[in-house]
Amino acid sequence: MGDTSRKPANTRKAHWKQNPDGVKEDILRVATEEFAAHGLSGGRIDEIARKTEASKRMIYYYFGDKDGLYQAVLERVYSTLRENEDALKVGDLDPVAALSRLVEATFEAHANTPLFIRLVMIENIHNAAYLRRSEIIPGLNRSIIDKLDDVCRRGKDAGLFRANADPLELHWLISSSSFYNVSNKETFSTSFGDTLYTAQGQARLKQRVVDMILGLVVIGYEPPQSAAE
Amino acid sequence: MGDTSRKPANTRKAHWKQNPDGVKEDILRVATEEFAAHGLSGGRIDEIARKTEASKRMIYYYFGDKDGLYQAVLERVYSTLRENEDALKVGDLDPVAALSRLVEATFEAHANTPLFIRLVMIENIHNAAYLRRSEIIPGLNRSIIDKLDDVCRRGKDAGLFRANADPLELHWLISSSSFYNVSNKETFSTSFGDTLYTAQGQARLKQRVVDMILGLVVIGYEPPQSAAE
DNA sequence: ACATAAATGTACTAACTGGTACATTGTGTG
DNA sequence: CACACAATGTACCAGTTAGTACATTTATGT
Repeated sequence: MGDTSRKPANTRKAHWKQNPDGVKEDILRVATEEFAAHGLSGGRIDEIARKTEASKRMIYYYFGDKDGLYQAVLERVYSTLRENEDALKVGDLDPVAALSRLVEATFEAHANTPLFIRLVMIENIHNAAYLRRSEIIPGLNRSIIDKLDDVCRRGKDAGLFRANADPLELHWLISSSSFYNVSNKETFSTSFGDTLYTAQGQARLKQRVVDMILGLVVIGYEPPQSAAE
Repeated sequence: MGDTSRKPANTRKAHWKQNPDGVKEDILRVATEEFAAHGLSGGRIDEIARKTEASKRMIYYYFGDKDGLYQAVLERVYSTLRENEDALKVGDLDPVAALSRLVEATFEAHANTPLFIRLVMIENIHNAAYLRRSEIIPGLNRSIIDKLDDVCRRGKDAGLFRANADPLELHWLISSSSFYNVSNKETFSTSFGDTLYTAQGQARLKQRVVDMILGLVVIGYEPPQSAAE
């Protein structure tokens, strides 16, 4: 036949296999990138279709409309974030080490998933309208609070933590720096240079955030002096 | 004759006054709201024209195209933010009080300008492409760093501050919480409730951020115990 | 006053973009 | 193997939206 050798770039199969789950997953993957890059209104369905193995037709077949696709992307992102949080175990560490680890892990998790951070940014631009509409999301982020609650309890019982340490507040404080580190990287480094965004800068920032949180929570905490500075 | 009395709702004046600066300012005001609400791609030129005293024609006359308008809005926002920072004086306070004041003022300034925060969020979605392209922006945010630098110097000279306190890092740390507080309000309260976004919650958060920063910088700092908790 | 330029109004268009109608192919089931 | 239904391909459309052509009005300098 020699048919397959004609158009190496555009090898549209004359015969195709049905693969609903694969197609859905492929669409979601591409859509996540597109929406993360350009936002909801800036994201182009045609562009998603182009980058997908599937066709535009299939996007509407599985997700209804643009909003439905965005909603699915958002829910998938939050689910993934939850799974990442669940995977973290600090139960066998002493309270101070556990808290320190939680802060580091949160900072690193944010830094490692810039795409997801962008989608949360975008969702905030929409005043969390789609997140609110979601049925699977509420209570999804419970586990990180539970972990902090456990650590706080253990720390207070051991007389190591201040009595007013609050899990929810702590989560907020830890998240704020971890999130901002990714979300505002571009404007910050444009205004102030990228010294904080080199490898050393990031390591130092992470340590500062740990020091800040421990200083707030741990009674009499003394931050380790950074060597030679 | 009798022409002007026909359409009371649409009282387009048969005679108009030229007012270039007023028109420009009016367009920028409306455009700021529109882009802050819907982003660059989501913002509608027609909608801006509708809400303006001027017509769509004038938008293009003064700002060239949509990107030009957005750029002008962005630059205006950054200029305003700079002016706010410049207005803050802490030179006559002792180092600890001065730092405390700087943190509080930053936290409050962010909380009071949600529109501007949204535009910075949006600019970050665009990877600061327009901010970089701007000629008036670089070095615009210098003054807050200078203030922190001055306070750090005085604190270290007085033996009150740790030697490794760094103005740029401090600015980053203070900004992160202050910014996140506004930028992620909607998704955070959707996931975790709005206890942190009540009046008391906000007051407590602000105090926590102050405590964190002072704990990081001031040698032997002890946070004031919140009453009855 | 008058020429000239700046400022504004009105109507229009070309392209983009979300969404759909209709036809076709694969797959499981009796 | 035939039938029903799920999955996919193709072509198309209608509304939206950034941007413009052309005409008109106001201010300004001399």
